[in-house]
Amino acid sequence: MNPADGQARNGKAARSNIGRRRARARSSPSEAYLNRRKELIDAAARVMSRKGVKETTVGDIAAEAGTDRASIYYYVNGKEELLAEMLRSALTASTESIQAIAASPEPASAKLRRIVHTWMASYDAHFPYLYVWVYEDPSRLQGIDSEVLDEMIDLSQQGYELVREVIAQGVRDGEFRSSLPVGVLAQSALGLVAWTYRWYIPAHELTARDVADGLADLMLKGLAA
Amino acid sequence: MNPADGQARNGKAARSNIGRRRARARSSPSEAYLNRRKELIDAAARVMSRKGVKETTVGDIAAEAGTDRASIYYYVNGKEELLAEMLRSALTASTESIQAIAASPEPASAKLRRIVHTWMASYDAHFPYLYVWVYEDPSRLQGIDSEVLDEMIDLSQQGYELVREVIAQGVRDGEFRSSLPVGVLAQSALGLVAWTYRWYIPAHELTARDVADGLADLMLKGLAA
DNA sequence: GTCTATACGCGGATAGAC
DNA sequence: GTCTATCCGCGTATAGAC
Repeated sequence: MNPADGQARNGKAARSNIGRRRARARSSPSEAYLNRRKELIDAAARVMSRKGVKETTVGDIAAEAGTDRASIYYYVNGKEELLAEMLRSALTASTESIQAIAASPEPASAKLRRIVHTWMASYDAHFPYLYVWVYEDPSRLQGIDSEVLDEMIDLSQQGYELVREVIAQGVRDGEFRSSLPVGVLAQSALGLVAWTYRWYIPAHELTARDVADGLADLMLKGLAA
Repeated sequence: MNPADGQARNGKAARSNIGRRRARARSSPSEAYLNRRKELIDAAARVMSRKGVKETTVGDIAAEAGTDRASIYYYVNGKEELLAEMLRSALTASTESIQAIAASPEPASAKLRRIVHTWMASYDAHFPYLYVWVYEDPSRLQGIDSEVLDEMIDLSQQGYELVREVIAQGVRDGEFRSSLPVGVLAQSALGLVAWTYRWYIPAHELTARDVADGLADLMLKGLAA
């Protein structure tokens, strides 16, 4: 992850041998190549959501995928790329949904309920990609240095601000009331949903829908004026 | 952390040279020794709560304390001991308080409110020790292998079960109602408080008491039948 | 008590054989 | 495409001089 890790990183040119072969395979990817690549990303997500990003080694991922460390590098640049790939699509999509909800003309309570549902549905649909992200307080990944991760941090920040704005609307309209400042309420709402990373397993006793309903009830009753 | 890290670990006997000197200093500790040791633990807590346990190196801690890596080993066995020391006292005390509250004859709502207050007060008083623990999902530290950490995991589990039992009582008594199972509600209550690790700073705009009041209101109103 | 120098295992990343 | 052998920086932990 750190530029100083392992051998020196070659910017763009002066690719290593395996780097050239990777680039070639990627420029005209076979279906098998893409499938295998996705399998590796899935394996990485499973391990990372168990152990955390930094604690997960390329060797762990290889073992999970039933292959050798070295083979990983035929498909991806390294751990960082695996992480970026698994997060980008999932986080972008869910942020866009929430943006749409926040911009709608509904009352704040309805928006908040829909946001909770959207969020849980994302966790569920992309399981466990987004939980990898939840577990890593974004501020702790700073050192990783990747434009993609900066983008992820930005998306998370947007999500927080959207929720904050919805709650502020609810307070303005007299729908919500609390002794806590709006920013703290937004953190709490997000936290309530994000905390599911500690126990939620898709289709294991409870569906994401059940959970979202229950948590939204809890939050909305708690906020009610 | 891993027994395989660095050079071989000597069980008990066959101490290394620095190990012998550490043992001697510890057997009859001067006041200065204990003070310096505590300073190191504080420094470790600050860094770990910023960077995470595994990502924190002994060098980071030394830099934070304004000394050299090697000097650390005159005071403690290694990173693991620093972590264990900072957590044991804080977690033991707060679990005992919660045990007392759970055993009292009050209604569940009053108990839950007092538990939230106790928990926030602990976070505050031992800042940032307990946040280090919150951040590390106990299950991820399994590899660290230390009886002290096992004890910590056990205390956390007890905390969860106490909260769960209080909420179960509230449901039985008709005080609380939710579509979610009791275990999920207990997780959510803990999560709501634990999530403060992302933003709470002692005596920075809000006191721990203010936060606890607000969060308890939120939770109790949300659970109310 | 503290620091410089050093050992050694681990993880990241590659070369090159197959 | 995959694997064996290998390089190298980093972090832990120590020895031993001061």
